[in-house]
Amino acid sequence: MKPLKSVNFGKRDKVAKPLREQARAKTRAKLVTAGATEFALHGGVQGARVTDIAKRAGVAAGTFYTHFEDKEVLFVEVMENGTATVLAGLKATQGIKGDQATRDRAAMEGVVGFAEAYGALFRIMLSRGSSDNPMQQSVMEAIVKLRKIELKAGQEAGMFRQDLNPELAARTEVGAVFHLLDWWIAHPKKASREEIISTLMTIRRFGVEGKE
Amino acid sequence: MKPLKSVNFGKRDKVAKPLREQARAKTRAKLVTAGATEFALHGGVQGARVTDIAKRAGVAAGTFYTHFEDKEVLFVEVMENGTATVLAGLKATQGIKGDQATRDRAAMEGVVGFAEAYGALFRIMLSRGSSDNPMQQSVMEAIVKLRKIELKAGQEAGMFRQDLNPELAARTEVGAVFHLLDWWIAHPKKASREEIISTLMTIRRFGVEGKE
Amino acid sequence: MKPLKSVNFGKRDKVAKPLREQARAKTRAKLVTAGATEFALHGGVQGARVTDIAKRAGVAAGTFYTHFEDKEVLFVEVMENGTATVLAGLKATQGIKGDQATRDRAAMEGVVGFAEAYGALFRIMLSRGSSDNPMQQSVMEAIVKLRKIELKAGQEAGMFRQDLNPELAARTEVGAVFHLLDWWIAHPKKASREEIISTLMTIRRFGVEGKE
Amino acid sequence: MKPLKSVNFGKRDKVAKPLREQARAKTRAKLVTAGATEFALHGGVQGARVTDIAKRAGVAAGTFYTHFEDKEVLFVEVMENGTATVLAGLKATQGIKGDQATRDRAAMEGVVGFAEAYGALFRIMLSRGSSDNPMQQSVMEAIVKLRKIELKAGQEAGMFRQDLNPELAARTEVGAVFHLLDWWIAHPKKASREEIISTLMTIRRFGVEGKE
DNA sequence: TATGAATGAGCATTCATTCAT
DNA sequence: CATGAATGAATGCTCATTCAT
Repeated sequence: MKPLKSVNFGKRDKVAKPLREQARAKTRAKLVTAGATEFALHGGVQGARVTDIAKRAGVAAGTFYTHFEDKEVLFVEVMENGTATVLAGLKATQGIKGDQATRDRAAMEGVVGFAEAYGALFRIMLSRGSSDNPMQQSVMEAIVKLRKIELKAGQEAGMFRQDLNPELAARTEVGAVFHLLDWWIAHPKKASREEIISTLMTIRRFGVEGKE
Repeated sequence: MKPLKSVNFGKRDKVAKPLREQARAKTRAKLVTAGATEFALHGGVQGARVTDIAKRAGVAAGTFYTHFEDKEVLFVEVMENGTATVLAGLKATQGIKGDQATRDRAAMEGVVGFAEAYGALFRIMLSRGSSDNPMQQSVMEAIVKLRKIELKAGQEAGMFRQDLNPELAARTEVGAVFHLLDWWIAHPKKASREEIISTLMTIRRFGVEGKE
Repeated sequence: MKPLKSVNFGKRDKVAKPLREQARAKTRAKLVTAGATEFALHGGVQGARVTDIAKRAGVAAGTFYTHFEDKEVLFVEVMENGTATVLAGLKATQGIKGDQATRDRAAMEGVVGFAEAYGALFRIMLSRGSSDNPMQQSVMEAIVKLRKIELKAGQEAGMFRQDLNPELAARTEVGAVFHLLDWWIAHPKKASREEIISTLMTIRRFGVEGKE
Repeated sequence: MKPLKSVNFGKRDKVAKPLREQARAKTRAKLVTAGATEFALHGGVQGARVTDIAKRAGVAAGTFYTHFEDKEVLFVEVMENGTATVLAGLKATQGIKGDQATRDRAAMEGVVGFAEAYGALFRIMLSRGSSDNPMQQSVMEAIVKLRKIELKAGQEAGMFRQDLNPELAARTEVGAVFHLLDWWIAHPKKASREEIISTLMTIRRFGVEGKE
């Protein structure tokens, strides 16, 4: 086998390119990460400086522009990355077997885990931005859509109240979950992970003012 | 003509000043309104331009600085104005007599009314901003505090579930309400005022997945 | 008369505004002049720096942008100024009475005078620029058009050769005149003003290889 | 295999190098051509981008710098190539036997042919550039020099007018010819090749305002 | 030697803020 | 006080050039 591999007589090794590409991809990844951090730190695209992103990524300012057309494009990429991750996580929890409570908990743990992992970026990804930034809305929308389907199914199965519009309920719930998480990320010591999860679960099932 | 003007026997001075002050106050008010609009339009302080605010207020750019030290100061004022208004509204609903449902509805109508009245500004006032803008948090905090007290009282009175941390529950609920309203303001045709209010009330009392 | 002037009782003098406007116009004029110089020095828009133009005009860089949208716009203005001046000069010479030689000389003196007055700017105004700068062509075109009409008239009057296409002849002549002047501006000591004028006149009437 | 490769008894080395050199020369040539095109497209050195030149030549940006010290050097080479070509053409026409008209026509056809062949590059080569680009002047200078000698000879032979300074006349004529050609290249449909040539010849011999 | 990713100085442009009128 | 022209620091982006592979 080894001999077989070496049967390329001096021809430029096809591995040479991948190496460069790998390095390039690494630089790009560093920029994406740095971008996410800076965007998070400044609350969006506006306040973040390209030079800071480059500096944080450990590259020259010009390098930024060999990877992204402009600041906005990096922002979109950062958002898309995040969106994909959340959605993948949520979809994974949907496959879980078990009773309602089990699945609810799985879903909540997924979202909480994501919030923990993404930290400040989470805030941006889910913040209600100015209307001219449709990008920022996509994550929220995707999650709402997912949850809306679940709620509808639950209603049709006779498990949930019939008097709630699934769309409105989904939005309300998403707002509730993300707002609590948003606060928790900023003040992680004010509540334990478990408290957060159980609060969300309880409210989801019984409301804030429900009786025991 | 000149004589006519001087026909103010000592009194006029006392009137003159207030007149000037009134004019000045009017300009200031115009700037606050214009600022609110521009901040709303651009999603915060960052994107809004002082010249645009001045233009919208119908004054010269320099005039801005005879009223406010800088952009940030206007923003604070805008936020404070909003906060005061919401809180006043909420407090008013607290005094209302009646059963739980009646008071709940009154509170919700208050918030919805505020959202309708303040439009885009509402988004900013309640948006989870970057951590370096403590101003933006104050409204939310004030409301959470208010609601936390109510929930605590409700628990102590044995009216609500005991297994909810009032602080966490309050935050969750506030997130839910404001997120739905935020969406509704942007898409007012997607739901009627009544649907919004009843959705919020139902969820507050029975949760999203509650059974009938 | 003086009293008449002072009959505006404290009302803000209507001259106040014009004063500011005058100052502003002066700044603008300085920028136009500075721009002309810098464009001339660098052979067009490309090489000239906005900061240099501002510096030469004795204002801050930002001031530039309170007067012109961008570099290109100033360039257009500079060109238009020049074009208007040349054309005015040429048209003036057309009204001159006298025989062919007298009028020819008047026209030539006009152009030569313009070249002397505008110096390096002249080069740019008449340089065949890259095709993407239609601005630079307009002067030349305007002059060609003017001369074409004259030539046509001369032919119809039986004064000039009939076997020349007026358009082509006009272009050729304009190229001849401006190229010589272009060279002369760069090397003013190589020929006297009179030599330049008489050379141009002679060639116009007898060609380069004409016999005596 | 290895043996086969070494079956070049001393001779191969001499062949190998030339082959490499040929390839290198070919790349260099491609760069010169690409450079000419890009310079022409952008009206000089300033606007043309090294990366575009490399791209057009089908090589990497870095390759450019293994052939030329910098952009300016390529520009010089492009200009020199062009200059050499024009001068060779002109000199060829000088050797032609025949009467004045025959030789005139030959010369004109040479220049027109050059203009046709070189297209946009022609503009740059002959454009009156900014004074800081002495390179751009050389072609013109060389041609003027050549023509000046011819005119002087013609005067001495009593064939041409004596009252023209050969230097000034040469410059004027060169300006005339090149300006008309410059225009023609940009608007080839406005006149036939023959019209261009005969216009130039007529004007050279009789002037623009000459009588028949 | 060719490659193309990375570099960073350079430049255009914006916008909060100042200040003479 | 109001005005709006002027300011200049800040920042996004470009592109000639370098250099490790």
